Amino acid sequence: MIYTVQQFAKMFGVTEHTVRYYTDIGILPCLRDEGNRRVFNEESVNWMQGITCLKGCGASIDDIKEYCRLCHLPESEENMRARYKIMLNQREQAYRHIDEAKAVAKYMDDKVKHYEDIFRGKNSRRHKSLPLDG
Amino acid sequence: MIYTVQQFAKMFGVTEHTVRYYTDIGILPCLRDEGNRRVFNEESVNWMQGITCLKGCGASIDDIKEYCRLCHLPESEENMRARYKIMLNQREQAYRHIDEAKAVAKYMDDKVKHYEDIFRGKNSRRHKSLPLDG
DNA sequence: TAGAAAGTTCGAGTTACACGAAGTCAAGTG
DNA sequence: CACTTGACTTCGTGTAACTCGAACTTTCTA
Repeated sequence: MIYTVQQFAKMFGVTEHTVRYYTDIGILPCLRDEGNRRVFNEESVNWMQGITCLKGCGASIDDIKEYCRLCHLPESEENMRARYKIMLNQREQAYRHIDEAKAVAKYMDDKVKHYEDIFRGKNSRRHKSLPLDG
Repeated sequence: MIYTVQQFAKMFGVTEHTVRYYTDIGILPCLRDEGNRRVFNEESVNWMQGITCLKGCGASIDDIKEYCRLCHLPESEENMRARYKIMLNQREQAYRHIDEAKAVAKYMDDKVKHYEDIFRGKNSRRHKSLPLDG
């Protein structure tokens, strides 16, 4: 399967600008057709998945560049260890994000319930003061 | 309890710059002492918690400004409904974030295992091709 | 063959801070 | 009392990662 910029962007829910940006800075591989247009294949898809996940972990573009650089070097023991270490760290961030997101969701649940109590005429503020309600 | 900028920033794990920025754009309330220095109290703490969570949901500064604006208006039925709606939407984002973070964590788990297999001499690439490994 | 659609590069704009400069002010030290 | 220290102030520029628009070229479709 091969894809145009447009198809590829839609596939990952990002703008075409972003896709071009990633290819320009060298973290997303693509081929070119006779008219110099970007062409994306399965390899591009795999890399884009990786980029998306690393970004999801909180990695910066520079972090991702560094990982890409390592992936293009010969696969020495040292190199693989370096890649592994990056992935370990990023995985840790991912788990941290789950916890943070859960805490945020809990807070929002409380807020939502607070408003629903008010609409029900309970006026819970008399019992418990919650932030951000005026 | 009252806090200086420094104490308050440390409390929430942000820089003093960020705290000042929030007060300057009017989303974080604070008092001033005789020397015109910012003084934070429990109300500030509550607002900062709310801001942190809204940001965690993905709300922009402008979104937060809008919510703050509503909180400073008289508490009409309409106003409360508007605030409620914002919180409902943001809660949805929070739950979406949990799912996304879980998916990312799973991907990273696979990558980490992939590398561990290689170190163990399995060379799993012969069986399964994973992205971002060169 | 004309015109729309989709692509190209390039450069400026945006968000949410991050940081440094220059100055104020109160407390502690010699 | 002068001086340093340190935390604070405002103001203004810098940064990351896009985001958008302009101006142009190429390819597809009627």
